[in-house]
Amino acid sequence: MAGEEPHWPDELFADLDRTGPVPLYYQVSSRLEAAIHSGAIPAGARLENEIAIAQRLGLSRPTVRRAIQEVVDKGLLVRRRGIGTQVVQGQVTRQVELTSLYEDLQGSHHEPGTRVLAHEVVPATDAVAIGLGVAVGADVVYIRRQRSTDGLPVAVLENYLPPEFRDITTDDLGTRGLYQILRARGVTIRIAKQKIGARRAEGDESELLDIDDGGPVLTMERIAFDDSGRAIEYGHHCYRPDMYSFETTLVAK
Amino acid sequence: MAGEEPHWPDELFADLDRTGPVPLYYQVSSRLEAAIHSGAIPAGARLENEIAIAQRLGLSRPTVRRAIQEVVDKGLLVRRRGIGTQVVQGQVTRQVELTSLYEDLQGSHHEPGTRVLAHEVVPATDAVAIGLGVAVGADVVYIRRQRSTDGLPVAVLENYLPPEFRDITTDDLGTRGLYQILRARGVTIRIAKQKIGARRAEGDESELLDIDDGGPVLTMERIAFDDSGRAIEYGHHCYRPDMYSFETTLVAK
DNA sequence: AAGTGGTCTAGACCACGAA
DNA sequence: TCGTGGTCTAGACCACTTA
Repeated sequence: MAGEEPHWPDELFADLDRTGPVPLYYQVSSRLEAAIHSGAIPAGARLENEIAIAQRLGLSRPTVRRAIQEVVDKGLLVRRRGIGTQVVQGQVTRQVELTSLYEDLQGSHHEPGTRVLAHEVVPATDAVAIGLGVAVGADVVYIRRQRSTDGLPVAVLENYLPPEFRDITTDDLGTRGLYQILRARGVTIRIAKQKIGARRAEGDESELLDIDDGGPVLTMERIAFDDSGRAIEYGHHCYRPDMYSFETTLVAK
Repeated sequence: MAGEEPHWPDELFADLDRTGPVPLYYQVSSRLEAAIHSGAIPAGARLENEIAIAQRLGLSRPTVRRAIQEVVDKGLLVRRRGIGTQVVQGQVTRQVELTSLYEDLQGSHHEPGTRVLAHEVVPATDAVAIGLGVAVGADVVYIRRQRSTDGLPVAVLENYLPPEFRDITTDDLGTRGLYQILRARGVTIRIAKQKIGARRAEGDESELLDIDDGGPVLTMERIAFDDSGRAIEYGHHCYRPDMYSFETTLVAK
């Protein structure tokens, strides 16, 4: 046997709830993830093999496998056939998730602010029509907002929505994130396709972001789809590059 | 029954190979993906339920489920409990994968070119030491390259590698992508954590990218880990924003 | 040879949405 | 009430790595 101790404190995975609505694999994976983040299972440590873990937890191997796979997909664990499962070395970073900027800022303990710059029904341009899957010239809801955190401007957000959302109020937009508003109406964003780039600030953007005229901005173009696979939102956003960036963890299949 | 026909041509999924090394779920998922991309299964179409598909293909339900899940994770299908599985509406875009810029450009039928600007062993700065997990001041390999496509400059790439890679030749760097070189040495990149941002071009970057002085560049900072979870590469790259952007598909859990 | 993860099976029960 | 996907079980065999 190697010198390493391939196990963790038993207490971490006791008291699994088999009656509640939370899946067992999720209970295990979230505790595993927390244990790695907290350092209770240190970087480089080896896990026990899957069968031993299953016996120890009183679960079947597929359930344990699924729990581990969740953590692997987040980039915290690495699996190698014939070897075992190890915690990744190096500091852990959070993953890009399917949330809006508003929720990102809320989560990071800052006070997000929103100023609605425009909110009206306009005819769809070519790009918008293609993005939302509507006819060119058809009515769409156009929203332009300035987003700030702790009073400092962070982003200028332009969004286009299908006309069924024309009854969203300007008040709502000023106090809640767009995705929160949509969710409250029963619309869940499931898939988003986005393109990240950079360009010079144009028009009033430099003024709105309080940066030099023609200075660099980080841009994101996004099309979001709901449960049924229908396009719900087309967005074109630009960010102050010293206030915002995109972090991602990629895991090879 | 609804008016839709929730099935696809049988031929698409005949002749599964149970003897070869290719997993059954992968054979199914890749054919399914191809059928969606080609339009053989059109946008919005509903799939049969999982049990029927399993019977039709002579597979177990978990295997079929895994195949479908692969395609769901790529953002091509949407599953809803009680409803069924549907093809997402809207045009399909490719996903960001764990490849280097060199391979990206190769895949898009352009001729990538590389000029090695620097290639030497240097002491690790604070940022590099943290990224690679080595001591500050320890030897690391520093590489700076100018990447172009069809003769036009696209990016300036700065990379730092652990000292065991000091025998990589400058010739190699000029003719192959860094990840290709690493793979040939038996090193597989498994996980990458990256941060995408924007800033003004600095120093000789505007000259190397053939853009205006102080013009915007798209930046990516990356730490890549191998099979064992060890940090292998720390990179700081900047791209001409009119020549390159990052595309991602996000799927909510 | 021994140990690991990778794949696959054939069922079971449950939660949710629609008719 | 019925059909759907979501979860879970208890095994099996295989491929790969290390010794």
